[in-house]
Amino acid sequence: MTLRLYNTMSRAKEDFSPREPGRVLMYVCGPTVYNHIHIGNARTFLSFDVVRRYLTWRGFEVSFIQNITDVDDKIIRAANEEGVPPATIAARYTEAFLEAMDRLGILPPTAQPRATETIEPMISMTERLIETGHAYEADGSVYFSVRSFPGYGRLSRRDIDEMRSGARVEVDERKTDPLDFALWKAAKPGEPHWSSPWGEGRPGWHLECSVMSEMELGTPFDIHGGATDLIFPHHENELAQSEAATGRPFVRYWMHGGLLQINAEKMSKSLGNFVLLKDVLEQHPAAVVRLLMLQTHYRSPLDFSEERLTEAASALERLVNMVRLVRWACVRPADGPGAPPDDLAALSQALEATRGRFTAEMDDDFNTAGALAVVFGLVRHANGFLAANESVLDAEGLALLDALQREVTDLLAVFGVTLPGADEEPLPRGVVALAASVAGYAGDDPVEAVNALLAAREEARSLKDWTQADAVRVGLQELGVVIEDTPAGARVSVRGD
RNA sequence: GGCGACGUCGCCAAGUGGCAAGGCAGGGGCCUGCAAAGCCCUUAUCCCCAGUUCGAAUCUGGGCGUCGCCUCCA
Repeated sequence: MTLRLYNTMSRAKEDFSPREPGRVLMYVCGPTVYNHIHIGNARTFLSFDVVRRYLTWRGFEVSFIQNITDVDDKIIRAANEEGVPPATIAARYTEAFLEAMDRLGILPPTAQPRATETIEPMISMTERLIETGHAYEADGSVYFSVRSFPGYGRLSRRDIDEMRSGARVEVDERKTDPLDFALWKAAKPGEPHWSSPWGEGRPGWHLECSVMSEMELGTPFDIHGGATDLIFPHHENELAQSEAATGRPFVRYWMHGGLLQINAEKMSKSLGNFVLLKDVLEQHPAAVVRLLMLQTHYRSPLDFSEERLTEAASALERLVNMVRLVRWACVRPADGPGAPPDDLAALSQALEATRGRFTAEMDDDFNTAGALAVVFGLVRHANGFLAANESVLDAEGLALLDALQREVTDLLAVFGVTLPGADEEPLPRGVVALAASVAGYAGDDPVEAVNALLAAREEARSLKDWTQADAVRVGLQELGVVIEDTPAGARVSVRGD
């Protein structure tokens, strides 16, 4: 099977073959640390986290590089507004970013260079570009000459001449051509600055990605990722800089994720409709956020809302419940006569087919929504098998169910989705007091307390004392512990939220 | 004005030529003392029109609608 991915450069799905067999070199543009990241940013990082996880799962060794832009106009502006040094802003939001990524379950990059730690190589690349006639100095700033690079506009499919007429390009008389962009900016008073051959200044935004990717990965590297709003001008400019400086192709596959929207509009600071990732994670587990986002293909726009989070939470419950049901079934003695051979064979076959179908979906340009559907299909099959055969299972049936539960867990791990409650959550302390008042329990152990409560409820039920039986269940429910009656007796589980 | 994307069940959404995945919500049934969970059944010919084709949600043309980029943006 071949992995295919959509390449923005060709606007088509292409067979993927990395520069070096078995190894994938990828670079994803990171954040500018001037504020907490919002969920739109998070979506992009999540999409590429899954790309990276899937490639790894598929057997590639993945080098994953992501920059952190910690010197920039927006940081300086935020610093001025707060009256603190830009470095303070950058440090604060760098830390917040790393923490948020960790909480979302994003795997750390192989390397995560900061712009401020890459100044020297950026100066070197600028010098190279001046030497080769692609850049020029003016008033202590250095600009890239767009006209010097014949392929300019290829990625974003723009025509330089058409752009000049309609576009609102920043007027700057120091530029030879309005479309030229800054490689190096002369420092204004009070701004962060570094020494350079052109005086004190700081790097332009586009430069760091060109420099870091070349340093860490070489050229051409395999996958360059970002959201669609970076295609122009950011990636177009990176491409021009890098190829002009190295004389070599820059990137083999350009991948761009769709934008997240709120109420069918782009999320943006100016519209005031942005939602911070950290605030969402206060309300919902990472798995819910991941499930929500992965139910939509990464290139499609995704409309975000509280309702959709709730729906995703329900979907996650379905996954969690399946694992719990299987776990409950597996702790019972395997002494039944066994499930019908046809049922066993069908389930076994479904299990075997799942991985191939999952892989086929993911191989098709990372179709996480299709792959998720495969997983849900297997879950339904397993639930059906269990519902029909729970009371007759033997060792073979239980082994199959266990294998199935493991497969679901493994496949979800490719999405970075771990099931809360797949491992026993601790019982709340309140059960002890409840057991003391309702079941006459005198000890101090939550597990014993719950057992005492269940025993008391069983006794009440056998006497058809429904009031007493329900008192136990309602009491536990208020503590977040749910009782479910199964063929093997009552079970409890701790439900989050 | 230029470039581009999208329009599939109540909501979300996969699906680029061959009988329309999946999730959420709703209805009916089974199970249950009640419940929870689960299972079964149940709701679409794919914005409209016209073409190409044996056959189209999938290709072409036109129309309507929504959104994005063209300026910092994930």
